[in-house]
This record gives sequence, structure tokens and C-alpha cells, in this order.
Amino acid sequence: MKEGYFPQEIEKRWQAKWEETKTFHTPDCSDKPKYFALSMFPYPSGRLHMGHVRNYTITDVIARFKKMNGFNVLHPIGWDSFGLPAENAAMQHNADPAKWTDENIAYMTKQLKMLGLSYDWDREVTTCKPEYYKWTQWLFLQLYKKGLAYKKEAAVNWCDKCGTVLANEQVIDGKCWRCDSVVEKKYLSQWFLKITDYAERLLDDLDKLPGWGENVKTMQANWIGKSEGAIFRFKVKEVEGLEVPVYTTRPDTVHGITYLVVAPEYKDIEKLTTAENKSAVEEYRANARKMSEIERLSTDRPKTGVPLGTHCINPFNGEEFPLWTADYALAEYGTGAVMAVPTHDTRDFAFAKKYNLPMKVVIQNSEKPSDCCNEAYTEEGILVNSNEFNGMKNTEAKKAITQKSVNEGFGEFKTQYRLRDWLISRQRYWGAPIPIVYCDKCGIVPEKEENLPVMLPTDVDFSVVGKSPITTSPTFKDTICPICGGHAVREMDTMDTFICSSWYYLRYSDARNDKECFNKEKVNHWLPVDQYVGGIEHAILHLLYSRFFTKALKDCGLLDFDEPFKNLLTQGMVLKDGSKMSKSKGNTVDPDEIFENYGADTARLFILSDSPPARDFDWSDAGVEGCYKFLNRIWRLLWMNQVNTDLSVDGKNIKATKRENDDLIRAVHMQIKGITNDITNEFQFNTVISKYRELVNTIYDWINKNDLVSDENKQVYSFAIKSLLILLSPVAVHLAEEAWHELGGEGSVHNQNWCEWDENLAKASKITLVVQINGKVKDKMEADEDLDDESLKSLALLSPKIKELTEGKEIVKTIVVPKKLVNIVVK
RNA sequence: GCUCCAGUGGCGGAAUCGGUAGACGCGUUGGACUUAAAAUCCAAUCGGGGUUCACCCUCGGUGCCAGUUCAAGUCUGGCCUGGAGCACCA
Repeated sequence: MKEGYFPQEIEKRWQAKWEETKTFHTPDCSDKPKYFALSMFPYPSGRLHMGHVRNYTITDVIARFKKMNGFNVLHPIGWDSFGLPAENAAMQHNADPAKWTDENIAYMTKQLKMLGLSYDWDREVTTCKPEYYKWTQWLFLQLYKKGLAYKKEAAVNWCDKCGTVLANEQVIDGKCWRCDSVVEKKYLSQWFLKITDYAERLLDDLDKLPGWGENVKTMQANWIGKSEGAIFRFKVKEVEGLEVPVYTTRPDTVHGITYLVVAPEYKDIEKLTTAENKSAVEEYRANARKMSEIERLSTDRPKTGVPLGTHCINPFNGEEFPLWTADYALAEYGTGAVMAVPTHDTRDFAFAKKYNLPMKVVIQNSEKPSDCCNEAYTEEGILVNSNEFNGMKNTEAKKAITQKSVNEGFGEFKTQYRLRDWLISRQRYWGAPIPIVYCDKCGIVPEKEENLPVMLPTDVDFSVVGKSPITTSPTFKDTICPICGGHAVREMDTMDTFICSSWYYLRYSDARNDKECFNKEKVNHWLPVDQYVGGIEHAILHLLYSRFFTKALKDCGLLDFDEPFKNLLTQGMVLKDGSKMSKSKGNTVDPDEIFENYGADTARLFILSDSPPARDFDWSDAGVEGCYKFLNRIWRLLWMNQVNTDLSVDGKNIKATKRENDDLIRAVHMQIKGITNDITNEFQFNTVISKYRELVNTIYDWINKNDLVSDENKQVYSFAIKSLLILLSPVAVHLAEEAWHELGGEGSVHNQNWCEWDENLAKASKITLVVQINGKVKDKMEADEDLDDESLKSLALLSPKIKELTEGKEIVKTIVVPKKLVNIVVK
């Protein structure tokens, strides 16, 4: 009997062996179909946390399962290594961010290897290395050439703590996504990517993604925020030739306009303000500017505003109404101006009520008559007070009224999106420099492609406050204009790190190419990613940006597919004691500790065992212990018997009579089927692990009831053990390999084919017939499975118990579910 | 406010199509082994009630209320609770 289970020693040995023999290398060419399994790559923060362990274990098991099922599997890893933590560390310790990053990568690489993940390390990508960011810059230039990258002066989100601007997607509840500090508005000239050009495609193509969760798709759809409506242009009475356009989704209420609101930042606001209102308006605008995003966005804040003194004329009915400015109108959405219909919009109602503005009902519903004095009526109804549209259903009136405005030249149909262009400039050091120069003569000039990468300078001072360290480099700023050769200065901003992560998955297809960002044939071969696994927190940011990038690069002719991730699994969080593991709460569990005390196989088994992958996972020390005991139980099973397990056994060669009648053989087939289905449908690893346990329990039971002397039984036993090891191998990767090797199996267990099952054997030899009366279970009996419905019915009626219960009652009806159930309906 | 997801024992969770609710595990309890402990193994474990104390009977039970159906954790409608996302988006 082999000695006890010492995972640490076994694991180290096999990890070295796999590395040496390149067991997990992925060739580009293969006659097998491809499969691309991908985890979201980590930021090299220093150490792995349990969320990483969960993410990478899930993907690893999928990759291994697919490989054993005959796919050429691409399963790479890399590092999302630009970003603020490295820079902050540099500022605190006056260290080089590159060095800090490299050290973290080295440590985390060691941890990933200890977890026994089947990565092809030859394809590792690191976004902060010049050989990678060269291509990030090159891609930026392609987008620039396509007109998808542009610079503009705009109100931007500024995080003072991070000392940089943020994209809209990076502002969560008015706060910075990274550091949680309150975001301010600033006016700056910044680089943007025209993601809005892709709004329609990003929305429509969500339908092409049946392999994505509905929750993620809805979040993206909400973020894109499509709405259909109309633009109406209103002439200003006091200013000749000036018009105020408004966007509305309620053109049907146009006859009920009683005032109009423009945002405090509205471009023509000064022209729209009369002399006597000027000081009040100026004061109001100054206040609005001072307000933080959080205050401004709070919906329960009482509405405020001031009149501008001017008026517009409603071309539909000739009525005149006043113009106001109020901060409930947003400058960045629609036209920055809103037509106000207090009777049919709750916000306009609140505002009108406060400032005593008139109200006019234009939609009524006979069942729910609108009451213009108490609240806005926002539901459907029939138009009134609307001239020729009176009596029309409001849903129809939307179209008819907009059409009239089109015919008469003061309006149009308009589709509006909430999505804004992606602000990508960052006033930080540790990112890919934007490859643009500003020439005294030629203006904004893209760097020449052959001059890439624009290297990050290293002669910088990290101790500066209030500006980017990159500006302190004496060598970086001044350069030569690629067009005229004259003096030029470099763009000092770096790119948002989300750009680096918007294309890394493409680079894996051709990671070592130093001539192109990737070869088109290779990228078309490997992509799209067949299974992407990562946290739900990227539902909008990373996943939306990556989808945009893929579409834009397709339009640049660099690749031929338009969605990067065919299937997406968003794994749940790892919790401890009911809340998310975090350093501040002090409820973290260090993976190293688990590796050391129990080994990686226990960690892998446990992280998959208790919850389905998409759900949150509550870490419990007892659960870890339980998994460790289970592996020990398997270990004992493997060596408790003095039998030579023969791993070359083929289940099909076991004598037919034995095969069909042995419980263990049937159990093995049943579990193979169950485990395979559980992995295939939705990656239900928690039930897979239940089935491992059932199988092990069955083998123990069988050993207790059967001798291991007869050749037939030895064969059955060997078949069961062999199947167990193969089924177990994607999860308990080291234990399975050690056992496979020690029991004399050929090659690596990880190069075996997945187990097959025989449909006829993957079920019990007899069925259990359930007999119900009026839908309630009253009896169960064994029956042959080939009995037809009639025989099952009579069998059920033969049961003494059923006889007794139906005695003297009228049998109205009998329902038979083939091979399963008989329901007798009595009165 | 809008959108999406979820709600099943003490706990994590299971239950392809509407067809035996509670698989598997954790925990708990009892037992075996042991001088003892650990480890291991065996057994019990949804709740109420009954009884001839059994491998028994019976009733109830998947957030709540209705409905469809021979049959509902599963389908439909309406609510409640929790989580997530969006939110003065006109």
C-alpha cells in the first residue's frame, strides 16, 4: 500500500514535468477543430486572490475537458499591466513601475503554476511591454486614420485623487471606479474614440450572442440606451433667426408645451437671455458649475431654474411659451434643451408646480381621466386640445405629429442614444503613450508607423504632484514632426488601460509576431473566443469596449468577425461570511496558505464544488477540509486493494453478460454521462463534483460486496478506476496524474480521450414505477423497462395498496408516463 | 422610478420535457475502532401527527395569493423580499 497523500510533493513534481515536456503547448496547425478558452487576464497587483483562483480554475477545467474531447485548445494567459497601482507604488517608494510590475508578475506566475493551470506560456502577453504597446499604438493610428479617434474640448470627468480624467463608464454613482472619490467636471481638450458610431451595431448584435447571459446583455443595452423620438425646432420670438431644437420621445404631447428648458451649459444660452434676466441666469449657471456630479444627478433634489426672459412659438398651434434654464436638463443628452409638458411628464410637472407655470391637458383616458392638478398623466390615451389630432390615439399621434413637422420643415424623426464617445486620454505615466505629435506648422500629426513604439520615457520624476510624471522627462517632450521635419511636441497623455485590454485576446492568436499586431489568418482561425470567463464587474466597461474594438478593427480590414466572445460565463464573487472578500474587511483567504496546507487540487476542487459558477460562492474552511478529505478518500481507494489495477482495460471488452448485469459498470456509465452533460450544459461543476463523490461511494460499496479475485471482477474494478481518473483529471489534475502514472497508465492522463458511455448501460437495469392517485405518490415498484404503457397500467392496478385505495371509487382516467409513472384519477 | 436576476431543510445547494422535492456535501446526533484522541468506517437527519415502535401509516411543505393541469419548485397573472445594473436620458 502506498503511503499517505502528500499533495505538495506530488504537485511540485508534476508541474515541473509538464513544463519540461510542454504538455500544454498549443500548435497553430492541427487537424483537430479549434477551441479558444479564455479567462479575463489579471492586473498584476502582487498576489492572486480567491476570485482569480475561481476564474482560472473554471476556465482551466473547460480547456482540459475540450482538449480531452478532441479539440486543439488555446488557453493562454497574460497581464493587464499598465495602470495606476504601479504608478502609485512608484510614487510612494520612488521605485520604477516597470520593476514593481515585473516583480508582481513573477510572483503571480509562480502562483498560477502552483495552481496547475494548463496555460500555453509561450503566448503570454504583457500590455506594458514595448513589444505589446507598440501594437496598441499602431491600432490607435488605424482608428485615427479611419476617423474614429479625435480630439475635442469637452466637459470631462476629473478624478482629483487619481489626477486624471475618466471615461463615462468609469464613473460609478458620480465617483471614480478605482478610488471612490467624487468626480468633478473639467473642461479639457482630450482624445476620444467614436464608440457612438457603433451604438446601433453594438445594440443590434447583442442578438447574435445567445451564449451571453441575459443580465449582461440588458446591462449593455441599458448603457447604450436607445430611444426613438423626434426633434422639433422652435423659433425664438425675441431673436431673429435663432432656433432652439429639442429632442423628445413624446411628440404626441407637443400641443401641451407650456415652457421650454435649456441646460445651464446650453451653447446659445447667452443669446437667449434678455438683459434684465442676465444677472440671475449668470448666477444660476455659476452655481450649477460648482455643483458636484453627485449633487447634480440626485433625482430627489428639488428642481430649480430661472427664466431667460425670451419666448418660443409653438408652430403646431401658434402658442407662445417662455424659456427657462434648469439643471434638470442635461447638456450632453439630446439637444441640451427640453420641451416641457407638465401635464404629461413628472419632472416637468414638479417644476411647473414649483414656479406656477401653466398646464394644459392634451391626452386623456376615459377610464383614468387625467387630473392636471395632482400629478402628471404619463400613460396612454386619446389626444385633446390638439387641433386636427384630436381623438387620435397618442401612440399613433407620435408618428403623425412628427410627420407633420417633417413636412413643414421644422422637425424630424430622431433616434437617440445615451452612449457617449469613449474618452481615452489619461494624464498619467504608466500607460501607452498616445502616438501623436503637435507640430508648430502642421498641427496634430500622427507618429509614423515605423517610429513605433513611442517609448515611455524612464528619465522621469515620480515625486511630482498635480501633474503627470511623464511631463518631467527632459527627453520625451520635444521631437520632430513626421511630416515637415520641424519642431514638434509629443502628446503627453497616455491611453486608458482599457484600450490595452480591448484587443489582448486577439494578440494571443499570434503573440510573438513582431511584424504585425497579429496575422489575419491566425486571428481568423482562433477567434472568436469560444468561451470567455470573468467577473460580472466588466459587464459594461471591458466587454463593451472589446466589442467596439472588434467591430472597428473589422472595418479596418484587420479581421473578419464582428463579435469577439461567442460565449460568456460571468462567474460570481467569492464571499466569506456573507460579504465579498476584501483586505479592508479582513476576510480574505490567501491562496498560498491553501496550497501549502492542502495542495492545489483541494483548492481547485473546493472552489468548484459548492456553487454553480455564475453564482456567488461562500468560502468555508470546513468545505476546504471536506474536499481534502475527499481526495484522501480517493487516494485510499486507489491503493487499499492489493490488486493490480490494469489501466489498459477497455470497458467494451468486458464480457457482455457481465457488462450488462454489473451494478458498478452501470454506475460508471451513468456517471460518465451525467458528468459530461453537466460540463456541457452550463458548466455545472458543483454537480460534477457531487457525481465524483457518488462514483467513489459506489466503488467502495461494490468492493465491499464483491471479491477482487476473479478476472472479471478485476476487469470491472480496473475499468471503474480508469474511468474515475480520467473524469477527475480536469479538476484534481495532480492527483489524477500521479495515480495514472503509479498505476502503470501509459503517457499522461491529460492526453487521454474523454470517457465514452453506452446509452443502454447508463441507466438502471430496472425502472422504478411510481404510482400516483390523483397526482399524489402512493406506491413505487420495480418494473422491466421494456413494458408498454398498458402493461404498466395493469401492473400499477395490481398493487395491493392501490387496490385498497381505489376500492369502491370510480377510476375516471389513467395517465401513463412511459417508463416512469402511472397516475390514477379517481372520484 | 425603470430593467434584469434570485428566493427550496440548520447551511451550500440538487431536481434535462410539467411526472418520486431535498441528490451530493457541510453541520448535528448516535454507533464501531482506540487505553484515549485524531483519522477512518457505519447509521440517522424537511416539519407536524398517529401507531401494533416498523425497512410502518398519515397530513403538510420549494417567499405570498390566485390560476392552468390528471400532475406545478418548474407554466401563467398579481404581489412580497433580497441582489445587481441604470437613473432628472426629456
